[in-house]
Amino acid sequence: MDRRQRKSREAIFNAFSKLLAKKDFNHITVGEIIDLADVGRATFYSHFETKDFLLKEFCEELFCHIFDAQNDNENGHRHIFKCDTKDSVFLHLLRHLKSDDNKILTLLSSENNDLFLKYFKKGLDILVEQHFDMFTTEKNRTIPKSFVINHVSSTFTETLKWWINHGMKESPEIISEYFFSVV
Amino acid sequence: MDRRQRKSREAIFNAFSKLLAKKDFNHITVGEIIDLADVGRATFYSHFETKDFLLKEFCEELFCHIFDAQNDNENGHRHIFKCDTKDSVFLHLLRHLKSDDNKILTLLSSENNDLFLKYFKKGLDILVEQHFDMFTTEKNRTIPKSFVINHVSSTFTETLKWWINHGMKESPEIISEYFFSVV
DNA sequence: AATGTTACAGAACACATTGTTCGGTATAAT
DNA sequence: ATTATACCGAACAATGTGTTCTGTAACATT
Repeated sequence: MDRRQRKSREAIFNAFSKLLAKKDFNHITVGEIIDLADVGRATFYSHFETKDFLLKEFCEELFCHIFDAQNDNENGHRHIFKCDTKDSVFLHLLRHLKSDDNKILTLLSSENNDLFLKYFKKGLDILVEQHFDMFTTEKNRTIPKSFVINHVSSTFTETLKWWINHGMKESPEIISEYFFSVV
Repeated sequence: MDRRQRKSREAIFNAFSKLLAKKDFNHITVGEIIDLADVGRATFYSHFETKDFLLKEFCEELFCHIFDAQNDNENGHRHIFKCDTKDSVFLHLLRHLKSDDNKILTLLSSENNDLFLKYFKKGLDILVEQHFDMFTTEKNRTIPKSFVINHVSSTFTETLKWWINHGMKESPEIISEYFFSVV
């Protein structure tokens, strides 16, 4: 990709991210974005068909990046999930979130958290499916698999939401305990 | 309240409801609403400050109406929760939803379901708190009460969402079983 | 270094949507 | 019968959207 293209795209994403942390998505205008990103109006529309597409691509890039297990081993700490400590993938995730490596926490805490929690949960579904054995008990053998997966990942998402809404006073370890107690 | 006011308000709510079943909230215009409701532009704005306030009042009226236990005994089936069969408040709720008494299911199934599930859950929180004993076990005594309440009501909400997304093939009884198995 | 290609800024544009204002009319309350 | 008020319809400014244009600078290719 052309360097100029990358720069513009990056600038738009950054501006968008900053605005999302402060304002409701519906009340953010293209004018605000291009002002903050310092790009021309035509440039914006040559990159993104509409504001909705910008959101879509923004989320995809952000979450695919995080939930993608490919870029492990090499980079220092790009990965989140594929850690060796088998027993605490979720705890590990909580620790990463608390340090807000990827600015995700900021977005999950913002007015627009619903928007991002939806994407977050989508990635989580896959993770839970990979660790499905962890959550199979005698009780839920008769329950559809998709139901259980959905339940686990949504419980984690709600746990996270609760944590955030209560000021994140608890340690990741405690939250992890809560999560495993109810799930 | 003036009869004319009631009629206009009603007409706007009806039109809004129909549009919500078909379109994304953000893409619904005031023009569409007043056309369908057949009221003047000025009338709309004399009732609702903005489209966002319309949504707010619409939801409040809808859900308060449903979760409100006051108007029981008298009316045929206005109530949902305060039934005598103590053991199956949730099952009862599922049955009511399946018959779509209050057009809520239509909205919960629409593109805008996120919007309404949020309000739905808010009402549910209160209900769960009332039946809190039902969900206290040895396990979760050390867990904050608000966490447990949130977990139960969000699990129910997610159960409902799963049910809807999978075509509602299962009976309310089965879904109720699923719910109580995991919670 | 000269070439053609492509992304860019900046401005202008038509268009849709928002929210307000106004005079005249019908409906409601007294 | 009278007052009050909710209404319509139309016009309105203000804002936001998405497109189109011209000239310029950065890029890729040779």
